[in-house]
Amino acid sequence: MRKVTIKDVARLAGVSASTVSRVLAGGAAISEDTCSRVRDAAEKLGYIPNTAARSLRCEKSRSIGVVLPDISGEFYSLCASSILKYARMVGYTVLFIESGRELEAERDGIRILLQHGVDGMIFIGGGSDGALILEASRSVPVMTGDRRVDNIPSVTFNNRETVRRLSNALYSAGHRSFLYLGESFNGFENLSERYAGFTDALSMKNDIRVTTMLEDSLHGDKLSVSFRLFCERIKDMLPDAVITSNDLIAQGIISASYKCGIRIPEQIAVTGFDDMTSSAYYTPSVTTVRQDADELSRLCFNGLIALIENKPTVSQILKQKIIIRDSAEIKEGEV
Amino acid sequence: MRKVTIKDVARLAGVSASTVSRVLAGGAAISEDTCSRVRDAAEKLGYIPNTAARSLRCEKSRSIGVVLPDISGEFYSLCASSILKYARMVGYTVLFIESGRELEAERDGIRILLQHGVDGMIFIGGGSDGALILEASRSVPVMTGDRRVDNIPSVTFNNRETVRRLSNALYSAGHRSFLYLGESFNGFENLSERYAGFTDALSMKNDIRVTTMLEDSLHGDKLSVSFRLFCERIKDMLPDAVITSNDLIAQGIISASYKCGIRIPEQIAVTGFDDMTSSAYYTPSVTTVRQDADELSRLCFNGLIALIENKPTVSQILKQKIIIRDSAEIKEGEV
DNA sequence: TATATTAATGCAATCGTTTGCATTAATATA
DNA sequence: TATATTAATGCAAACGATTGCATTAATATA
Repeated sequence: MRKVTIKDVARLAGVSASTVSRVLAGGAAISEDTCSRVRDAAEKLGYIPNTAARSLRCEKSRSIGVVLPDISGEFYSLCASSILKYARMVGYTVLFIESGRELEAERDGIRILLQHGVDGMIFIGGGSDGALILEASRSVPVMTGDRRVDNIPSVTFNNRETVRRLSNALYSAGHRSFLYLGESFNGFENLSERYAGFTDALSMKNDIRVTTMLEDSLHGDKLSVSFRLFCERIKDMLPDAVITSNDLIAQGIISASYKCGIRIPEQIAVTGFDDMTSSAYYTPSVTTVRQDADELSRLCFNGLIALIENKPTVSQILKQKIIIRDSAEIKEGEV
Repeated sequence: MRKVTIKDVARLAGVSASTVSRVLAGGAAISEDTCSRVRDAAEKLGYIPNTAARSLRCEKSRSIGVVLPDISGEFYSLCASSILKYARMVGYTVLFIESGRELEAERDGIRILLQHGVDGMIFIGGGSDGALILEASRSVPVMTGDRRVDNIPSVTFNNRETVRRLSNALYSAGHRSFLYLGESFNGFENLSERYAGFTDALSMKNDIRVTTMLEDSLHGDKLSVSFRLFCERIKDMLPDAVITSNDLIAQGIISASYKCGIRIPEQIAVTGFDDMTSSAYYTPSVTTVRQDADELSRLCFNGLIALIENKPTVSQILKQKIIIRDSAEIKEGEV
């Protein structure tokens, strides 16, 4: 059962390989009769063109590489799914690389992508070395999503503005003792932007108390860590509003409060980030910020394809949406 | 800035392309001197071998295809991540196909994988046509994970036994009015197995009441649907134990009960399936069943590689683990 | 010293497509 | 009818790597 090649099809159809190629590609001047003979032959033999040969000859692979910190994170997995969807629509394949937020893994990953001759790359999420991305962009078109690198077209969210609005809304709702609890930035620009929005809103106010905790350990298993953090330390400082950089952290806090007998939102308002599926059904449901992963992915993908086809692509900023639920009762309109 | 090829390296090192190839592949008899000259040249030019050319010549791509229903599902995304990890360890790349539980998408996906000349395929999760898998296995080695197809080596879980034990434990804990709420099977063997375990345990008992609801609509947005289902219908029939086929369904029920003023676990015990991250921190935390996605992935991947290398691979069954939490207070030991 | 063996390297074919150019046959134009 | 034009197809050369075989030089054996 040998692999059937274009020559086999050609032989059966009684034409040359070139003709088969042209028929299957379409758009060339081929007689009606030949066309159908070739198609029949290809059909009958179950001919499947060999991508490796095609890539080699055309010096285009119709594939792209996507680098993300961790494909099992809810947000990233949604991006992965969306990119697969959009890629399939135009006949592209996708190679995923997990950087694991580690420089070495990312460097290897990029090298693998280049070996495979991807036509372009998308870098989603931060944490990695911008220099690496910049370097990759000298071999191949590059877009970034949810992070920025100089001179690379990107699709990002308005993190800073959103958290500013959120913080102001909490202030308007009467909260005066704030805690910001989030992952340490580690080069994640979106995280530092969120925090910047927090200070934007509150640093000029003088009738409030503000505490900040940025924890490395929150990068991993956020739920259990935030749970522990809260139990160990936060109940002493008793904030009346906690802004977190992640729904899992928020959920951890809610869960911990429940164990401690602290009522949410009556005693403490808690907000998250990401609008994870479970957040809508948590008890209490989590007030959070929604980022449209599908839209991010669509714009990144289409932008990259444009670049690949030598069309221009501009950076875009997507608006996040504050989802008001039970864990923090705010009125957005007031801000 | 043209792409640098093996010939460029050869020229710079003053040897033939064959020699460069052999040096870089290793294991051939090459003089120490030549070796280092070649390596230096490759390094200096930033030579990256072209995978397409290599695949074409070797008729092996060192890549595999993975077909799963939906890469953004928590369990599947964990599998994806694990497979990427194990593949990278041995220099394989992975192409993911989302079947979306649709026959046509799956057929297309398999065709794309064959075009790309993957050396093998892993099918994870059910829903699709076994015939398609069987057919694929005639072109290329195939493993299945969390689903079975005749004559294809597989890695599965002991769903039936687990749910039998779970049901018995609930019975032992005094529950007498059972509801089984799950997705309709739709060819998902793991789902029908779970239900089979349920009937195994309870069909012979005569002092109990049993209701079954298998809903198509639960395949999509489980949380909101199970929430609605519960609100509309289940509170009338008032079971004292609900076994679900999914943590999201369980969470939906818990959330709905809370709104209705029904206390869990006091009035109704609820169990889930999958041990999603959020389940440990739900209120109340969800008693559920854990399936080791990483172990499944590891065995599937290693099994597939063995097949690719013409070594034998046997099917395996992994044990699930019942995680006892607050939403259903049972003692496992009693069963 | 002549011969056999081994080590190090090069030559050239091959993998399956695509595509510029040449060729042929058919048709239109003068 | 001779010539120009067009349509349909084939030829053959790439694309970049690998590898069986041939070649050469160096060393070992008799």
